[in-house]
Amino acid sequence: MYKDLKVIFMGTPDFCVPILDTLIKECNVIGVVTQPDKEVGRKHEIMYSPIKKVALENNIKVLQPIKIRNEYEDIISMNPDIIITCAYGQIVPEVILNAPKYGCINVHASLLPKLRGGAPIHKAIINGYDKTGITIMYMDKGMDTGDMISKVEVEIKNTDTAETLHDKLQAASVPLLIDTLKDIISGTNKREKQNNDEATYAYNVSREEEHIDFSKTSKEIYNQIRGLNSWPGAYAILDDKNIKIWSSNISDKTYDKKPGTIVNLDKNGLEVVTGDGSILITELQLPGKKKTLVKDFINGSKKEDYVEKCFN
RNA sequence: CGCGGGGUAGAGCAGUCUGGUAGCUCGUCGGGCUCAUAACCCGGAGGUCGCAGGUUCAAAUCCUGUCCCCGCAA
Repeated sequence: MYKDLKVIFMGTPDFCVPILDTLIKECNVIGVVTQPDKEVGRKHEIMYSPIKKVALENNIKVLQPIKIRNEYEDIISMNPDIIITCAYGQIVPEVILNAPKYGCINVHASLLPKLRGGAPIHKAIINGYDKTGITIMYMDKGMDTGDMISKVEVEIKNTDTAETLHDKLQAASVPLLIDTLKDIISGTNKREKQNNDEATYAYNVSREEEHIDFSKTSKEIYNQIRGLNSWPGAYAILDDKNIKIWSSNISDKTYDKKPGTIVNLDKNGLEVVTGDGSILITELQLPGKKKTLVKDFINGSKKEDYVEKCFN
């Protein structure tokens, strides 16, 4: 489609793989910039980012600056027509932003100016939003603060998890980028400033944000659990053990007990008192074990080992 | 060589320390009870205990090696 268009793509995680795949098919991708290889896991194995793997499979040059702030010469000297980023993971310096003739655009997984930052998918669910989307924007020196070009809305269902929403947003990102690219090349694209007064932020999920505070409302806890599924997962502590909580349902029962208290364990779930009622945990994971549905978990557990105990 | 837990029937677990016919719950199959049932009762099938060596009269269990899964930390 745009085989003469020299594109540099900058991205890192799985989320943006379909975008890179599409760009490879439609354009002339002359280089890919991604985060440096990391030692990951218990064995300190070196892992390539998903984007690096795709680039290598397609024999595309890969650049992995440790600090792109200082290592921009190689990128500029490749003389791209446009730079497209999506979840790259570093702030791109102005000297790069000003280089390509069509500029630098970013694909961001929220309806800007809402949820600027690195974890817009998780935070959209944790915040209880009923819609989010993809915004394509010109980059500037700030974090997701540049002028907006195009948007597409995506509905968030009450049953969506970070994983299902990730997949929906991922699917929505590709056609939007194709359309937007067309407009940019023909010079017909919009350019709209963000209203900074309406901006909210979605910083990366911290360890503390993964910890469930049962004194919150059932709804808040429900959103936290599904917003952290399937990565990194919400957890609570019982008997000094971290227990990951993967799925839940809000119960309609209320109890006059301390939040965090386990009131029942049966095939319907592990019922825990919350700030305004109770919640049924339906899928959990003990340290060293695998994720287990509570309906299976009960087969190997004694009810007395859990009921009346309290998460903290 | 970062710390730790684990691999036993389709699923979730016990048994391992103190070697001696492999067990529990669920599911599944058959039968019964019932207006009916995810409930209850009776009965059955299903596992070379991750893999490979070693010790032993005898190994899920003790020893050695190896593969895989997972929690924490990075």
